[in-house]
Amino acid sequence: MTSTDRPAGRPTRQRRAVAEVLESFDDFRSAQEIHGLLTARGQTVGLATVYRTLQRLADADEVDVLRTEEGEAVYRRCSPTHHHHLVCRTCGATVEVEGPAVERWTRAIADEHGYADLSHHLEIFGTCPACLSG
Amino acid sequence: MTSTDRPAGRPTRQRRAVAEVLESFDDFRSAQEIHGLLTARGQTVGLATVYRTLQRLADADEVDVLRTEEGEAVYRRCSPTHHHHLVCRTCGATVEVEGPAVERWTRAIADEHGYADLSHHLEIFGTCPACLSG
DNA sequence: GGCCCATTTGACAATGATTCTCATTACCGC
DNA sequence: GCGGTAATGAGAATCATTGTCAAATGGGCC
Ligand SMILES: [Zn+2]
Ligand SMILES: [Zn+2]
Ligand SMILES: [Zn+2]
Ligand SMILES: [Zn+2]
Repeated sequence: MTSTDRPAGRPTRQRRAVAEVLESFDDFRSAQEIHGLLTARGQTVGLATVYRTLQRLADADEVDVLRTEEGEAVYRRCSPTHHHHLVCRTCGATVEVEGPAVERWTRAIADEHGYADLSHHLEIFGTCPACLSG
Repeated sequence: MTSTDRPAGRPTRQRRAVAEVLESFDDFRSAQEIHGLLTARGQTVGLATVYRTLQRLADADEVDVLRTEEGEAVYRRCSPTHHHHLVCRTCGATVEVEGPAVERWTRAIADEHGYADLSHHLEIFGTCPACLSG
């Protein structure tokens, strides 16, 4: 019973469409890009609805959100478990990573300074093998 | 010779004022807030200039920038050496932290996936001792 | 000091992502 | 099917940030 009992909400055509398109890429995309993908697929979904749906999914931890250097929010369907991201600075290719080492480290550091009720954000940026050889 | 030879630029009244006000707080503040602080101090500096100056400082790694949950950029005068932040979610109190453990971990993970040319962002959020007892 | 000029500034417009509004529409249980 | 509520969409509104461009200014030089 980790989190199955959510307010649910109605499974509308638009929400299904967004959920589906989220499966079609594995890097981070902006709301506008996602809206574009939907349109390209012939799915008609209002931009505002795309924004609303993505926020709902983010609140439910069903997508991860992060901010580009320019401050734009980008979204990605991710594992439900805690993890971080290794992102290609060039093509966006993303790998989910995890490890007890960082988790331990952040907790230790925070304890040391008396901070409680912790959370953390960590992303690693680099150039992926494909872009390196390209 | 790590990086002392920068284009420099002119030490104008406005740039000095921004540099000074950056010393007056140790949490992260938005460009608009910083502009407000300047105005409060009686220093007249145009908002656009505040933005430009902060960007210049950020480019020169003399201030750290991060994004709030809402996407707003916030700035802070920081140590010139690589470090991360432990930030109070309630009052913003910020501690600079560092440790070889994470650095090692991120490098190992990236190597493992063949990513090169690395960098990373890591912030820890929590409630500081002061806010806990408050 | 005073002059020359590239740099910097500031007022204001422009941009662009995101959110709000509100009339219309689509689920869902009965 | 009906009714009522939750959801949608078109467009306006918001708001941080950036662009524009004429006016001001710092520095080097005589
Ligand atoms: Zn993720
Ligand atoms: Zn790549
Ligand atoms: Zn605090
Ligand atoms: Zn680090």
